[in-house]
Amino acid sequence: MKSELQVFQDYIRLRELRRTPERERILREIFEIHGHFDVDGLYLQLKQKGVKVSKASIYRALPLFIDCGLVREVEFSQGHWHYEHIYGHSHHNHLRCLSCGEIQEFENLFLHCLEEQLAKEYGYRIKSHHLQVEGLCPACRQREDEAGRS
Amino acid sequence: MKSELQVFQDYIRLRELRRTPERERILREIFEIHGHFDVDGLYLQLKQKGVKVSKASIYRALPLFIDCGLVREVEFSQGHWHYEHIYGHSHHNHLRCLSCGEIQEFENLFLHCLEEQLAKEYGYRIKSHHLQVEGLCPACRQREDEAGRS
DNA sequence: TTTTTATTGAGATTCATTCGCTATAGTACT
DNA sequence: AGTACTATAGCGAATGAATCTCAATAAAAA
Ligand SMILES: [Mn+2]
Ligand SMILES: [Mn+2]
Ligand SMILES: [Zn+2]
Ligand SMILES: [Zn+2]
Repeated sequence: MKSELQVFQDYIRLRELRRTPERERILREIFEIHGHFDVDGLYLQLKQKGVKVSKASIYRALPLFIDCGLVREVEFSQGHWHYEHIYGHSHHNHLRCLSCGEIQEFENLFLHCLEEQLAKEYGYRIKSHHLQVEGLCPACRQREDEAGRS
Repeated sequence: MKSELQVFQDYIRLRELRRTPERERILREIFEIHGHFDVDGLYLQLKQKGVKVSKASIYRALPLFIDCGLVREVEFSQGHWHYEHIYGHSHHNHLRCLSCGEIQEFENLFLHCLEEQLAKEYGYRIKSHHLQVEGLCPACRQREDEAGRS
């Protein structure tokens, strides 16, 4: 399997763009982040490490990473986008706790069938799906129950 | 079944807010819109009818309608939110054409099972889910095929 | 090297959304 | 009806994420 850097370099060559240290540094940082991130968090994390990249460069690099399948937009919340790297991970969806924000990832063997069914029923050629489930995690569920009882 | 106006009035009383002609006019307009809408479109539609409400009032009213289950956010795209009224409609998800933007609504008998499975597996109390499927509609699919052949 | 031109950083700009202010108008209680 | 209380409306200003501008820089190709 190609490294994410290799994937990006191939993409850069294909699109006749240029390899730059900024883009590759941002990419490396993204693949060091465990979990979801936003532009501001990524920027601050780089800044703390003494890496000098501008927010504009991050905003300009993200669409490239997304375009070549390394990163995806996860959700728009708190007024801005949140992302995650996906290269090397199996496709998954998110179960989010409405109370504490904890995110549980899960895989769905079934949604493939749904896609096929939709393709047949409506004549669409399905490209992707995005499922987000929300609820209360075990801890917050318990807390809610106790609050309700009193 | 209560009317959407009645639902809203009950909610207003419960939360000890005030009935105002603006809020009720905005609500009425929303339930006259077939399909999805955004704040700007709603505002212009009201303006064209000679109704004088400010955008700020729309922005302030929407969270109330969402809170009492009359309206929901559909998706964030093109830099802003899109909404739809849901009261009186069965729960549905969206199949969107990536090329022309056409939206096909569909119901999912199955996702209930998925919710139960997730509840069991992770101990979550599921509150809602949001599934968005993307692809090419029949017309755009055909157009893509023809372009590829030539 | 030299040339070409994509990319960068910093600041300006855009645009959706929110906020602050004051006048107004719902609501409740005489 | 009249009065008091205060939530809400409208307006313009403020906010903040994302994009754009532009001069300086540095990849890539020759
Ligand atoms: Mn994830
Ligand atoms: Mn819909
Ligand atoms: Zn939780
Ligand atoms: Zn289409």
